[in-house]
Amino acid sequence: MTHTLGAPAGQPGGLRERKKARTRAAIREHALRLIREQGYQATTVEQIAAAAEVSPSTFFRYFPTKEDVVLQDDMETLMLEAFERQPPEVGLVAAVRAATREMHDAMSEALWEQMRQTTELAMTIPEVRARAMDDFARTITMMAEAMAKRTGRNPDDLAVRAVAGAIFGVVLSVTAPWNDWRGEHINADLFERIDAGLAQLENGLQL
Amino acid sequence: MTHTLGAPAGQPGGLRERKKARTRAAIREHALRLIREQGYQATTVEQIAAAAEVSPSTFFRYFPTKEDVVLQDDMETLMLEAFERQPPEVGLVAAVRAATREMHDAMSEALWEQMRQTTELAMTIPEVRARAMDDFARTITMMAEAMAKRTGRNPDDLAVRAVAGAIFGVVLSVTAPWNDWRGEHINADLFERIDAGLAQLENGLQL
DNA sequence: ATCAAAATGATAGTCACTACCAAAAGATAT
DNA sequence: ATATCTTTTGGTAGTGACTATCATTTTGAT
Repeated sequence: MTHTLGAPAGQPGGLRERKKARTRAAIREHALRLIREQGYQATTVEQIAAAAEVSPSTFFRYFPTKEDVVLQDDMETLMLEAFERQPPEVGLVAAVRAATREMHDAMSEALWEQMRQTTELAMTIPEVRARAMDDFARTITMMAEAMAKRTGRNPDDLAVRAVAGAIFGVVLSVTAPWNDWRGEHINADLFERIDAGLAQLENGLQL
Repeated sequence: MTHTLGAPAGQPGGLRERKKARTRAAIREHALRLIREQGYQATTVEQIAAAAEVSPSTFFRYFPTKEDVVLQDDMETLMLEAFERQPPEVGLVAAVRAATREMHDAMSEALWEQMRQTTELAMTIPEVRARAMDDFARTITMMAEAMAKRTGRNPDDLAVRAVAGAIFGVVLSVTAPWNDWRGEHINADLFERIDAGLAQLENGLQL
């Protein structure tokens, strides 16, 4: 019973894993390029698959829907962890604010920039935006749970949910380029906007 | 130059308009029934059209997408008007709260009940939910504009957007049945939940 | 009855996505 | 190296939402 250990399951560099990662990256890159060049609707899955030199079948094995190629996930997990790392005496909104700053500081400039671009793209394409909003909203629930734990309340507690919802709404409102919101604005630093919005919420939305 | 006035364009009861309204209602009713019975995915547009005794073509003339059959709109216009009707000295959140109450009081019990059911349905079906979220979010912008006018600020003002966003988030968080949120909760009055959430926001989210 | 406009139905086609199977390639044991 | 097993891939066929288009019917006004 020699334990082989050659190429287990997880991350290690089995040739298979490396190839899969490369394929996934290739598909995404070509997809984003084509979408930039021609627009989302005009770009078919067939085109993307052809550009990445895989079959359409393979495309759908890597990305369950065409939307998913644009959507980035993670973030929420990191955010959650950063939130739970905050000292317990600080308020809920303040804790989120601090967690956001931590993430921002930890991210390389390039990574942040890339995230900004992906976000902008996702918010611009209606179908993708709808999905993104839904995903985004689901993180409210997770945040609400973290907040409930933090304050010793029930996760179903309406008050907790309301706070999580308000934070979500503020972040969304300063992030999303719904109608106009052109040029200078969109180039203004995303982090600054989020931070300012949360600060305002923290201070009771005086207006 | 006899002004005919027989059947102008708008709402009046031209026979044509009435028939269209009936067709529209028939399609929606049969659609909702079938969806209740079989689920959203399992219900095809062809089935709905057949049940309503129209062609698939006609279905798409009345509802641009399958999702739209479930989505109710309006509301936002009424909400906007109610908001603008509030006296100027009251705060933004308080004004929204009052406007909500006005709408609730003006609506018949049956209508409110129907809205609640539609909302629940829309929030339960992933595809529809995503669309609903997006539509809902778009009303933030309109609310933000109304708020900007009210406070004499620029509609692009981040502070105004943040307030609108927070309100949106709170309403959403007490409305949407993302994960559990079963039985008793969902039957608890929707209006009460919204009002409570807004009250909390008004008081600075103390927690 | 007659005519113009509007509504409908039917047809053909595109595209996202699913189910399925057979071939190719990577990994493992002898 | 060879045989074997598993994973990944490509191909084929099909479903269903949605678009474009055109001929036919229905409705409103004269």
